[in-house]
Amino acid sequence: MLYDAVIVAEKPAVALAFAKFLGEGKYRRVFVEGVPSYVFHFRGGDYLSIGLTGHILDFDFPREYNEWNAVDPKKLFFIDPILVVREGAYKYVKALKALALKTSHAILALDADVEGEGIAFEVIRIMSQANPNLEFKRAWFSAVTKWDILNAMQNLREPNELWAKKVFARMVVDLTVGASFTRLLTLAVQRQKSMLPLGKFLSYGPCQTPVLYLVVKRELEREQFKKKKYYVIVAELEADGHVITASANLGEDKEKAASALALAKREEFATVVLSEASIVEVSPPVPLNTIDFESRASAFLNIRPKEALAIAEKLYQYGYISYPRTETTIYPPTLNLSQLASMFTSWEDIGWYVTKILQKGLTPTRGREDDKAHPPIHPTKVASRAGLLRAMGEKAWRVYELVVRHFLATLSEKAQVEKQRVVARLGGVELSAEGRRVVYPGFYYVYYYARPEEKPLPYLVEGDRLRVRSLRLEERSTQPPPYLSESELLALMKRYGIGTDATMQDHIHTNIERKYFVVRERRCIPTPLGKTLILSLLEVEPRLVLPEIRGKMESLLAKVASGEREASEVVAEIKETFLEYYENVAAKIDAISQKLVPVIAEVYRPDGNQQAGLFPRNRGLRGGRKKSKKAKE
DNA sequence: GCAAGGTC
Repeated sequence: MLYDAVIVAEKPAVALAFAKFLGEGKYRRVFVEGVPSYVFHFRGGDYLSIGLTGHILDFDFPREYNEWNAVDPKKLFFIDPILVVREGAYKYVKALKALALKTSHAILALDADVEGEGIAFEVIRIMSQANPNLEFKRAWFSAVTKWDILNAMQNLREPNELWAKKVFARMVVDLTVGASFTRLLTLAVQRQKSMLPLGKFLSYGPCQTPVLYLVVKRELEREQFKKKKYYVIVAELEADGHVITASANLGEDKEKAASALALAKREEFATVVLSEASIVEVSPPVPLNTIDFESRASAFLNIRPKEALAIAEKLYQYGYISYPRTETTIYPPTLNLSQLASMFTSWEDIGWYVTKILQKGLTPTRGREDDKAHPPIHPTKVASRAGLLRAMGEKAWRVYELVVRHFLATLSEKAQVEKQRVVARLGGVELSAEGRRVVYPGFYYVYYYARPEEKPLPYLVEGDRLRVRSLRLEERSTQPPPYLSESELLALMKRYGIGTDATMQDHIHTNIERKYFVVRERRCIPTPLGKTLILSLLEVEPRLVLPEIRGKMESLLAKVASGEREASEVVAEIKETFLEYYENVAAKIDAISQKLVPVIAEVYRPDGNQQAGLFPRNRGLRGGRKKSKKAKE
């Protein structure tokens, strides 16, 4: 045997970390079937570590079932998908099989989560085909640090097959459900000669579709919203050379408002009847996980979640930040926070601030989640603006800066904000004004993104007289709720358990790709196609689109992982449920596709100005849809 | 050509 053990990691960086930490810095890079691997000595033995890139195997249907036009999609519920090697993953299969013959022990150093356990059993399956006598152990580490890795090697575990079964069950049901409904919808509109371009399709998925539902739901709320007019008196009042704008809501009655204004106009001075202020403490944010990161990149930097994660991935590969896919919001005790923070004492604008918080002693904020696999996102290397700008571009710098500043914010003090309120009487109306002042910046100093705009009011006491500089009556109307922002959408997905930290941005992206919704000015706006799809499904089978659906599937699948239920039983139960939904949709599929065909034409219009059809600002969502419906009649 | 989940 060449190696005392072969270590298989989920990603190249972890394979390298095992070599570095266990080999005490001495290791040699080799290629096994083209896959970079590391050879090193550990406690008198010879080891090799190899890194995969996630899953190697996947499920697919037997070939004859992949002829869309020749197979009734319903049949997909009655066959078993088969395991296949993923595209591009064949080199890992060859490498693992070759290594299986060169050792008697394989150490499965995959991430410490169910998905890692699934990948572990893919590795077991592949390696034991080449060497049936191979023994497998699982290394369980919750951070890629020397301590955690050494500890994992000393406490090797048995692989947990139940967890892997849960993963494979999920793969099977997602494929069956997704493929059957996607084909049902796509084939139906194709039969009606829709404008759907070749290679495009209408998809359904247990994550993507509930996400679309949430976006459409907000659109419906906006449509149903009834605007109401109301009247507001706005006054500019002068106090010690300061001008404050104060207002009073006079309600919906225009005539009453006008007479109140007339009364107020007779007065030259308003009298302060209330002046109050209170200091509110604002805590710094908790350590950064993926969803929070995506949400803040969208809100603070106006960078799409998908792009933000891709940039973070690159920053990670170049060693600037830690692994960007994590649910954890608690710094592990092994992370040397002061060492990390002190990297930034060299930054020109905030260096002194970092020195100051280091001297005070660091008390990091702490969230509630710990995925036991990866620490919160934090900087791992210092970069200069000019350097990073040159190496990776402007957006990379902004993302990096956000990670750094967020990290420093979590080590900072609370901010103190004074909230002020003044009420002044003028004729019969009470005008009020609100102000805000940052009394103590605390973490706002480094985390300017979150700093509130200051609008301080002058210091006033009851009885002060304020000269009226101007007075006017404004007609305003109540506003419908805005379209969902991406950060709200991410928060909702998390609440309903739709997707994982690593995939949530994908589900948003899939909907955009399918032209189900667009993101404009950080808001998610459904297209006529997305809206029609949701409304149609809602009518025939609401259980398919309501956001609880993913959570329900997940809780059933969790019973496989816990050993309460057999995987085959759970798969059968979920398939049966969806088969019922499928029958309900299939029964109405002609009516559904008749509604879909015109809106497909609208979002895929060939006039080279597709966007115009998508953006309600230019055309109006409702106007657009009506038009195309009429055209059909 | 379908999904969602890893990862690049």
